[in-house]
Amino acid sequence: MDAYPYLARLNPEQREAVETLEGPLLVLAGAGTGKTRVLTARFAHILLTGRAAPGEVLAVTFTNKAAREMRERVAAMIGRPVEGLWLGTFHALCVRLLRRHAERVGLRSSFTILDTDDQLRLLKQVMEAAGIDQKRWPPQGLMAVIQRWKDRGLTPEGITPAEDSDFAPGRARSLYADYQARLLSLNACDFGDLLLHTVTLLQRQPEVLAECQRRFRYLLVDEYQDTNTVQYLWLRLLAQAHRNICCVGDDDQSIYSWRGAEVENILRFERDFPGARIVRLERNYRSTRPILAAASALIAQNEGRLGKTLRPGRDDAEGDKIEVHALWDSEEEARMVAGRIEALRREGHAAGEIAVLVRTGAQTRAFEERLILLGIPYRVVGGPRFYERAEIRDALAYMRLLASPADDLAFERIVNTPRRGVGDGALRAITSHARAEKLPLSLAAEALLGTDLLKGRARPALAEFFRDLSRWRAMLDREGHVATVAAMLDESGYTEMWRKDPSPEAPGRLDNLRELLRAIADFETLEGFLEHVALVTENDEASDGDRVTLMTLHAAKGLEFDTVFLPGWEEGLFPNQRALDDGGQKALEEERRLAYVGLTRARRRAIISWAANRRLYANWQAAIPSRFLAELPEAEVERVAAPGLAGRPPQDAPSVFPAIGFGGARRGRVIEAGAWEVAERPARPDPFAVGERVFHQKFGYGTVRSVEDDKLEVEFATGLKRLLDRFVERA
DNA sequence: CTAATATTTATTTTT
DNA sequence: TAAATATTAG
Repeated sequence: MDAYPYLARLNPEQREAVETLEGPLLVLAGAGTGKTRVLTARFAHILLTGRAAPGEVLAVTFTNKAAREMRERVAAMIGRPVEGLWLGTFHALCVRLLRRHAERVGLRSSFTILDTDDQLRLLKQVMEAAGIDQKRWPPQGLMAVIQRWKDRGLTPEGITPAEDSDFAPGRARSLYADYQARLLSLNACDFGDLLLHTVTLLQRQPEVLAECQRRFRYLLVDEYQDTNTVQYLWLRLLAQAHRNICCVGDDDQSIYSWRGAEVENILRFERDFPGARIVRLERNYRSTRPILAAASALIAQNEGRLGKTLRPGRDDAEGDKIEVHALWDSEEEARMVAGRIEALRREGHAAGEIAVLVRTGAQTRAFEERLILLGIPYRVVGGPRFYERAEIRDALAYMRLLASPADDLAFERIVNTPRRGVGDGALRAITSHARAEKLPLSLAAEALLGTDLLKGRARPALAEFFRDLSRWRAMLDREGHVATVAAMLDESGYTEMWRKDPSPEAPGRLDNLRELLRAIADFETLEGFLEHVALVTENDEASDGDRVTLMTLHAAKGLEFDTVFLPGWEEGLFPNQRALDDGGQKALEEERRLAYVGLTRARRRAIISWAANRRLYANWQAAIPSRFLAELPEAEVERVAAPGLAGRPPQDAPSVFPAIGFGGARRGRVIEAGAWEVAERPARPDPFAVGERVFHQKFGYGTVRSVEDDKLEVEFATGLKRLLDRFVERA
């Protein structure tokens, strides 16, 4: 017993999850119930009880961050760094397997991994060659279709004509086949291929499968609710023989179905692995009782759950009720949130323990403005990722071309960046020569130097470019990759291009390039670095300093804060109308899970709000409160009365939002926050009738189209709006 | 080939 | 509104 001190720190359910080592096990881990602790303890337990060597356990996560954390925590439990672990993301593990057996799926072991840009460029070429009208059929659409197929583990041969997409009807399948052929000829994979090829490999090569099954005696899977079909197939193949598979997940936190994740995987675990043990972790050590009660009541509205109930696991679980604020408009909402944050800080709460979680990225802006005004430090998580920035991709393309002259996509990307006078014309000549001679583009271009097929500035420019390239290649051996890359970016004129750029982002881009050079230094070889960046696309936000965090609900999964603000709970925004439009009831349930994830991020305080008017793009949009607000249990909620609920803005207040159509909405609001302190909502004694004329502060005059309780649909000059009756008066 | 101008379109994005 | 993309004029 003392040999395994970590077991003593677990509750009975957690302990069962850690000690049930043989046979299939599904751990349903509610939010905040110690999932990571269980996973790492189990990993350590397998090793410390001597059941398997480090290299015989396969542990899969979704993010690099999760993999890193698990690695560190396992090492800490074991007391030393562990070598030879197969612990990583699905993609990283698949690359590792695939490099070993690349020839068996038609690749060479040195295959490159394409980013989204390259993928799209390639797809455009394929569509061009097939004569598809790219205006009518956007390449992005085909990319999505192919990705979905790959998520489902379907190769081009696996798709029956009936399953063909309605993209360019009847042709998507053959375009997919063309695209795959192009990838193979380039010795390249896209992200989906990493999984798809690995599954194909295991399906078609019994001896490889047998070898893997023999090697990986124990499987550990994190965030199982987020697995897609290929990932599921991969796991099932590997687990088939010994059945020692442990999946940890929470069906209530499945919020990535639109990325191909199949909650059904978790729901059918028992069917796939008969006799599977199921352990539920329901004791929540994170949040107060009111927060748990509210989150539970909300998620209980979903059907088809495996069923879990969060129970408070800590002694000090009592806490404040959840606040629900109704505000007149989104600006006032931002003021309320920023004001509350300021007050919290005055009371001594750290900014780093406060988060504002929104449904869409664009919402953060209003909060940023207010926080800047009040001088409150914040950070926005999300946005363009480091390795997706144009300057970084360009620099990487330079490196790729340096490392492999056959990298056509890299060549295309940078031959004319910075501008060298190598345009469409020159590129067309190069492409046709390459096709005729079956050469990579860069070699074809070099061959054309001696001909008169290259016109204008293109020829001398290319000649110089190739001279430089061979010089840099020579330099790589002598002086190492760091110095060479630095020289290459300078001498090619690439850094100069940004230095001369007058746009405000340019200095930041130069900073990013310097940052990139620093990152290269951490790797022994250029190839090693390129492999790393292909797989690590995450935003490693420097969590430096004490800052309020602004981010989307999706980005918040797995995190926790003392205080969480949840603004924008309005029909249309949250639940999101677009999601509802193409997902129906299922999408609504996923939106609800998103709300559940948001609420359960809070340790002590959750402050929800909605605004009756929100600026969307150019104009104001009326809104009614999110249906999720009605699903919260009254006993745990404090409805902070709000402006609108008083009836309408005070009569003496200046007309704040002139009707649109008379010169557009003007800014410059005069109403003070708190000017409309409010009481309970008085029941409207005389409901509006359909067809009645009404007046609204922002939209002017309109006609009532439908009435449901206190919710109206009103036809204004600017269109049909849904809003609450208290915001309009009889005209 | 490049730069200026018009048009379009706005969820979520672990790898 | 504002950013990204497509078109067109130089």
